[in-house]
Amino acid sequence: MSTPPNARRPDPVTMEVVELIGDVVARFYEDYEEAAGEHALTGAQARLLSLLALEPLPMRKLALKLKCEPSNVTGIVDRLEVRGLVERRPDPADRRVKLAAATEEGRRVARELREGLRFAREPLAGLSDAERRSLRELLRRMLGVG
Amino acid sequence: MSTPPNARRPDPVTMEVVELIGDVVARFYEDYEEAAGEHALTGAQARLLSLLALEPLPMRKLALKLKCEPSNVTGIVDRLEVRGLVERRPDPADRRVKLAAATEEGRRVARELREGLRFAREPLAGLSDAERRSLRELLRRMLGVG
DNA sequence: TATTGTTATACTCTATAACTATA
DNA sequence: TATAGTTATAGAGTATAACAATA
Repeated sequence: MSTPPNARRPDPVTMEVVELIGDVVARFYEDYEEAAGEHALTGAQARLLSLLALEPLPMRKLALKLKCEPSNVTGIVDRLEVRGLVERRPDPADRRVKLAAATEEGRRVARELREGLRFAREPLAGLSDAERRSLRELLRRMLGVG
Repeated sequence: MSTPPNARRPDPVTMEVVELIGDVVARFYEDYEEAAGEHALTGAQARLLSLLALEPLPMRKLALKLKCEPSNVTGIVDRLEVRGLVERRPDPADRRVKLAAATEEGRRVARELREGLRFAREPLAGLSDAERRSLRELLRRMLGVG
C-alpha cells in the first residue's frame, strides 16, 4: 500500500527532462542574478526595470506581472526611483493611478542587463543552427505557444 | 557609433530560444514556489529539504550547494528543525562539523513536494515520446552533460 | 461602494563581520 | 593558524491589514 501500483508517475524520459529543465532553470537564474548584480540591482529590481523598459505601467499592473502584492511594488519602485532609473507619472485618465516609467538611464541599464546575459550565448553556442531551431519548436510546443 | 556594426548580437533564433527559456524558467519557478507553499515551506526551505532528502550534509556543504553564505543555512535549518523536518547530528570524524539530515517526516514532505510539481506532467504531456527524447538530448548538449 | 496606491508590521532570505569550538 | 558553525546586524523581498484619495 505504500507504493500503489497505479501511482501516476511520469515515465523515466519525462523525469529526466524535468531534471534537466531544473538544471537550466538554476543556471539561468544564477546568470540573471549575476547580471543584475553587475549593475547593483537585485533580481526583483532587474525584473521590474526590464518590464518598464518596454512600456510604462500602473503600479497595479506591475504587481500582476511580477506576481506579488502591490505593496511590494511601492518599495521596489522607490529604490529604483532614488537611483534615477524609474519615475512615477500621473495618469491623465485616472488620478488614482501612478504610471511607473523607466527613465532614459533606466532603459540603458535594462539594455545592458539584457545583453549581459551569458546564457544567451555560451550554452546555445554548442548547438548547431538546426538544433537551435529544433529546440525552439519543442519549447514552443511545451509552452503551448506555437 | 551608437550601434557598432559588428556588435556580437546573438542571431534571431538564439534570441527567441533564450526568451522561451525565460518563459520556462518563470513557469517552473512559479510552480515550484506554489508546490512549496502547499507544504507551508518557502522556496529556500524546499530546496534545502530536497537536498537533504538525498543525503545528510554538513552545513558548509549545504551553503555551497545553495550558493549562499553559511550563516543563512543556520536560519533555514533552524526553521525546518523546529517543524521536525530536519535534524542536526554530530559528525564522528570532526567535532566541528554538524550534519544536517532530513527526518522521516522531512523525507515524506520532500517526496510529496517532488510529486506535486505540475510542471513534470502538463507541459511535457503535449509532446510525443520521440519529442521528449529529442528535447532531452538537446538539453543535455546545452548543459554540457552528454 | 469600489479601486489605486501607500503605509505599517512582521517574517524570511541575504551578505558581512565578529565570535566559539574545534582541528 | 585555519576551519565549521553560530550570532549579530542591516538591507531587501514578501504578505497582510488598514488607510487616504479618487472613481
